[in-house]
Amino acid sequence: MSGDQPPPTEAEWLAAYDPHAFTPIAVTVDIVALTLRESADGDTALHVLLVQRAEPPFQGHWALPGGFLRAGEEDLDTAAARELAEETGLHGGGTGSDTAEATLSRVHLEQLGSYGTPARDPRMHVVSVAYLAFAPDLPDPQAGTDAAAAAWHPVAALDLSAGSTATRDPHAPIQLAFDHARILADALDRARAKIEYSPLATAFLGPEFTVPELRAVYEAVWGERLHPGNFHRKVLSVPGFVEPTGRTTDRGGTRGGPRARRYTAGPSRRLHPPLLRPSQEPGPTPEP
Amino acid sequence: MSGDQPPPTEAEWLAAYDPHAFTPIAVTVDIVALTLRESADGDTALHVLLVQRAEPPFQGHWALPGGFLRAGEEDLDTAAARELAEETGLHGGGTGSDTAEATLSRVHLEQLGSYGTPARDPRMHVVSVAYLAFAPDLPDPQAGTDAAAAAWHPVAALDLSAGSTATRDPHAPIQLAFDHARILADALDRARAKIEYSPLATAFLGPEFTVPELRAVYEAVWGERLHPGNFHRKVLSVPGFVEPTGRTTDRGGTRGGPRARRYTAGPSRRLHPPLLRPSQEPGPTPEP
DNA sequence: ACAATAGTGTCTCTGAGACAATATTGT
DNA sequence: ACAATATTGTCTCAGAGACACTATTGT
Repeated sequence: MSGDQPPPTEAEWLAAYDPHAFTPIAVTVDIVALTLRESADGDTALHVLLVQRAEPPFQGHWALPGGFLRAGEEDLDTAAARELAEETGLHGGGTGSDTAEATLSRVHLEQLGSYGTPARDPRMHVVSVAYLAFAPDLPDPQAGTDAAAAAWHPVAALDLSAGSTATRDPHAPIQLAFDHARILADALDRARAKIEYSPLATAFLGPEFTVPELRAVYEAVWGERLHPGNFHRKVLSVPGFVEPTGRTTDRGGTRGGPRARRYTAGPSRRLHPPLLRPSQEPGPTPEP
Repeated sequence: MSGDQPPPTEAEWLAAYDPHAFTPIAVTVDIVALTLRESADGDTALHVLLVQRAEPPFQGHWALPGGFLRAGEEDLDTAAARELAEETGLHGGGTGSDTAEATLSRVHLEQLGSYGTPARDPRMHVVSVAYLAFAPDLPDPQAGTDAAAAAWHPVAALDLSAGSTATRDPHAPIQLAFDHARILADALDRARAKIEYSPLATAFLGPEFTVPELRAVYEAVWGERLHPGNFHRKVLSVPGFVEPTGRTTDRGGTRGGPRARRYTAGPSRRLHPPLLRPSQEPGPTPEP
């Protein structure tokens, strides 16, 4: 009745019953798929799956894999899993390699957030729902029909400054399309925080792994060296994080050392206590 | 070229250039606005802002406030702030009461997640981007043109079971529309975790508050009694969490006690160390 | 006077981190 | 033989929680 607010709200609701009448918005799903691979310098480094755009806008630029949500057909999670399977060439319910299926089923996939600035795509208003994936070392992807190429890129070689002209690293010249640098930066923040309180670091590894391999995951994601002894004891002290298999590796490390015990991921979905990263500066404002 | 994947991906991209050609998807923004209010039994309890639907589907049911994203005009964050201002009657840039403006500017608003199951709205495929708001005690809202009523509801009086037939509390008969029970449950999880590591519990209070008031926020959100002495010392030990004003309350508590010191929110955006809630069961799987 | 509450002090226990030590393996 | 690494042990310190205590205020 006596509303002091403008009436267009009612018109909008009416428009919902004639879906073609209003200005359309597209919904896409983009994937930030992270994995650990051998980098050029020999170290294992964090890599992200990218596709090279074959058409404008941003033709030739690298972008996050993704695609349109199929209207009326699929859930957001389903669309994300489908896109990831298509881009990695690992079809979850397909024929052929059991290895690919088993590997894909071990991939962790979770929603990251949505991005809907009107100008983020010059063609139309596109709302993108971003997903974050933790994957074990997968084979090189094959480019789809809409991409000129698809490959794993070390995240250290990408420019994440995303408009903030401050930190422009000359050694990270690769500019991502759209606002994907921002999305990737958010994904890395989430990943770094997630492995503190969840056992998802094991999603980067195979079904069986050693404590030193798990430590390499944390070191790659956090970008810091961890104390081997303390890390080892801490991981084993968290109930349900890892479970011993009784087996060991076939041989020691490439540079010597005893064989390491092999573990599998435990049933816990939450680490108590958590594995906090060292770089959490305590005092941000020390008075002079 | 030699792609072994089906070509519909290309067709989808072509469709993007003719936006009206494909099956449309609507994008809405829904708000989970939480605040602390005096409950019926006298205790302060967590409340959520709900609107009663005036039209089908779910006519007469209570639902989260929200509305359509204005295509080509606004960002997701902007749309969320607009919806919140409309539903609470607090217009950020309007004329009149400075109090309403100042209060609304103190509201914390963050993206919660997106929900896009095709069948969640019977009219069409709707992707909803949910937002979480922490608000100080606001006046009762006024119903918009599309709602029969708008009010703050104690979350304890709502049915959050959302299909999982397990915990159906007979004293919580209010059923929310659509999948809003699920969204609210996710929002509560987020809120409970968020105040552990961020100073956002202060967003539920006015610009000046006491430590016991802050403790009441934590007790209401977590649903647990906290030790007054330990809580007090812990809050003051976190650098940048609260800052003393030198002032105290005008009088003691309603049932006696000395006057409490007043504080303002400090500059820290992250609590080091965090205020962990007590109910974190360590061993979920004790073997028999 | 009495009860309730704000704020502080003290003690204990757990866990993180620095450091050391030992055993095992590749080169 | 030597270096590198896996794993365990020891010590110290910070922080959480239980408990006790004092001071201040409303009824």
